[in-house]
Amino acid sequence: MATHKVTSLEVARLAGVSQSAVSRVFTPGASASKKTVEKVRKAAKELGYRPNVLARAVVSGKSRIIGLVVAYLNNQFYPEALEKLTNALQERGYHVLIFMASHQAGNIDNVVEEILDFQVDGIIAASVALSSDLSDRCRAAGIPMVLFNRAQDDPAMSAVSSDNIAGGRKAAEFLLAGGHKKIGYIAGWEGASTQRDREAGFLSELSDAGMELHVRGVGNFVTEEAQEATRRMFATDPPDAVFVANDHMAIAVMDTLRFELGLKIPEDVSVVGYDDVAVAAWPSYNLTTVRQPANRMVAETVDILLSKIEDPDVSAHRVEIDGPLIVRGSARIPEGWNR
Amino acid sequence: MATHKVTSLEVARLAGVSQSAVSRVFTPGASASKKTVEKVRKAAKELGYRPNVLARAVVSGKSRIIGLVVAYLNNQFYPEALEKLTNALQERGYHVLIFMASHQAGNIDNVVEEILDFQVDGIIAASVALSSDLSDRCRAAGIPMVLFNRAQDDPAMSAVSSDNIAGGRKAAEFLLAGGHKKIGYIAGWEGASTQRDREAGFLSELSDAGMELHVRGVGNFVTEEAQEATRRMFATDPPDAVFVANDHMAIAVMDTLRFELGLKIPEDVSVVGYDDVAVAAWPSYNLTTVRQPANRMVAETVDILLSKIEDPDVSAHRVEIDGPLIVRGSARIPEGWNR
DNA sequence: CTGAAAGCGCTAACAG
DNA sequence: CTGTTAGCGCTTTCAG
Repeated sequence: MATHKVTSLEVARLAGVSQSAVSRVFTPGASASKKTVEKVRKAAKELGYRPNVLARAVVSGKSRIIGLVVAYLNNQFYPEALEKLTNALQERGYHVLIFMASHQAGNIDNVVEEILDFQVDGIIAASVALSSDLSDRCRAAGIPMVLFNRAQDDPAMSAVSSDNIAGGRKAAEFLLAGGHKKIGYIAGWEGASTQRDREAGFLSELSDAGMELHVRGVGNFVTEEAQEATRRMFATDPPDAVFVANDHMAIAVMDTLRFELGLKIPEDVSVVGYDDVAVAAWPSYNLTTVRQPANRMVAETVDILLSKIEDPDVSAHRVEIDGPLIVRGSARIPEGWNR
Repeated sequence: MATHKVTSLEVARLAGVSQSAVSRVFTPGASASKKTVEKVRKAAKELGYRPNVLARAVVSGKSRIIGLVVAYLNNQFYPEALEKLTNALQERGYHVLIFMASHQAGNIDNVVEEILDFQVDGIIAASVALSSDLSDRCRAAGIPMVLFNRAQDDPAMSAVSSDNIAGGRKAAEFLLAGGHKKIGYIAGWEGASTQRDREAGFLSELSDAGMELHVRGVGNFVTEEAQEATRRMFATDPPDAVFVANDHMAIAVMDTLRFELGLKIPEDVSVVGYDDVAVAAWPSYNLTTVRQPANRMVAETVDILLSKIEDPDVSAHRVEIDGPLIVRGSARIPEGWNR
C-alpha cells in the first residue's frame, strides 16, 4: 500500500506505456487499445492510483464542481432541496461545494467571489438574491448560474421556482370557498420574490372575488417574528383565516394560535401554508398547504445548469412549476370541495 | 471588465513586476515590499484578478477543501450540524465539498474514494461508519478524518459525539424517578454506535435500579418504522413510558400514540427522546429529551480536524461531550425533580 | 526583497 | 492507437 500520492507517471512506468496513455485510459471520451487499457488498469490498481481531479481541472478548465449557495437550513424545505440537488448532481458526475450566506446582500457578493476562486463550472443560488453587479461578474467569467426558489428581474438570469402567483391564488380560492370573510396574511421577507409573488397572487384572487385583505403581518420567514406577528394580529383585528407565506412560519403560527391564544384550528381560525414540507403532513399540524414540487424543481435546475455548462450559448431559462394545493385539516374544507 | 480568466502573469505585466512577485503578494506568509504590494494590488483590482485556488492546490498540495459525508438530512439534527460545520470551517478558511451517502457500507467506500480524488485536506464523516479498509486508505493517503456523531472501535480514528451512555442513563434515571414500572425502548439502527450506547446506558441504569426493560422495538431511525414499532409495542405489551433513540423517531412515536392510539402524553404514557432538535421545543411536542450539544460537538470536530491537518503527528482524539436532560412536558415530572 | 527557472499532475494537440 | 511535447496557473527554490 503506497504511503504517498501515486501519479500517472508511476502507473505509466509500471505498465510500460507513456504517461499520456494512462491519462487516456482515465479520460471518458478517449481512445486506447484494449491491451493498453488492461495493462494500465492493472498497474493502477496495483498502485492504488486515482487521477487527481484538481490537476485535471486546472488544465482542462472544467472542474466538475458546482458552487451551491444557501442561506439557512432551518426551513425544512432547504435540507430537502439540498439533498436532492446534491444527489442529482452527483449522479451526473458533478460535486457540490457548499457555501452558507446570510441573506444580507453584501455578504453574498463575497461568497460568490470565493466560489469563483474555485473555478466552479456553475453556481446554484438557493433563495438568495445577488446584486446585478455580481451577476455581471459571473457572466463575464462565463460561469452559468441558476437561481433556485427565487426569481430575479434580470431576464438573462435563469431561475427555477414554483408558480408562486398561481399558488397564492389557490390558497385564496380555497379560503374564499370556505366562506371566510376576514382573511389575514402573514408575509415573509419582503425582499424575496417568493414572498412578493405569493402575496400578489393571493391578493389578486381575493380582489377578483370582490374582497380585500382584512389584516396583514410580517414574519420575515422567521419563527419568532411570525409568532409575534400572530400575537399582534389577533390582539387587534382577529381574522377567521390566515394565509402564511411558508410552512416554516405556518407551523409557528399554528402553535401560537393553539397554545398561546387558545384558539381551535380550523374551528376558530383556518391556516394555510406554502411549501408542503415534511412537517406539514404530521398529524400534529396536518397543514393545508400549497406544494412546491421539490423533485421537479431540482430536476429543472440541474438540467438548465448542466445544459448551459455544456453549451454556453443556450439562453437563460425561467421556469415556474405549478404545484397543487394539498388539502388537510388546518383549514375549513368547503362543502363539496373536490379538485 | 475582462471576459476571460485573468492570470497572475497578466497582473505581473501590468504591475511591471515578475509573476512570482504577484504570487507572493497573494500568499499569506510571503514577503514583499510595500511598493510591490501596492503595485500588484492595484493592477489586480484593475484586471479583476483572483488567484486560482485549484492551481494553487495542485502545486502546494493543500486544497483547503474538507470533504463532508452525510447520510440523510431528514433528521433535523443534521441540517443544523451541517450548517454549523460549514460556517465554522468557512471561518477558518476551509470549504466544504458535500457528499451524500446512503448508510449501507458499500456505498460509503466509493464515496470516500471520490472524496480522495479531490485532494481534500481532511474528511468529516457524519453518522456513517466506514470499513476499516477505508480508514486504512485514508491513513495511507495521509488524509485526516474525524467521525461526527459516531464512534468506531478503531482507536486510531478520531471521533466526536455526545456522551451517549451517560445520556441513556439520564433518560432512565428520569423515567425511574417518575415512578414508571413498565418501560419500553424504541431502538435506532443497530449498526450505529449512538444507538448501541444510548441503549446500553439506558439499560444499565435500569438494571442498577433492579428493573428490566418491559418491551423493546426497533425503528431504525426511520419515521415509518418507528411508527410501526410503536403500534406493535402498544398492541401487545403497552409500556407506561418509552425512551426513543432519537427525537426524529420520538416525534413520530408521539403522533402515533396520540392520534392513532388515542393515548394522552404524559398521562397515559411518558415519552423521552434524544438530540433536542428544534422541533422538540415546539409546543405541539414539548418533548423531554437529552440534548446533544451541537455547538460544542462542531467546535471540537473542527478543532481536531484542523490541528491534525496542520500537524499530522498529533494523535487521534475521541471526545464525548456530556449533554443535559431537557425536561419538558412529554414525560411525567417526578415530585420535586430539580437537577 | 526580487526575478528566473523548475516543477505540481494532468490534458491536449501533434506527428507517427 | 500511441508517444512526444507543450502547456494550465500557480508556488517555490535559487541566485542575486
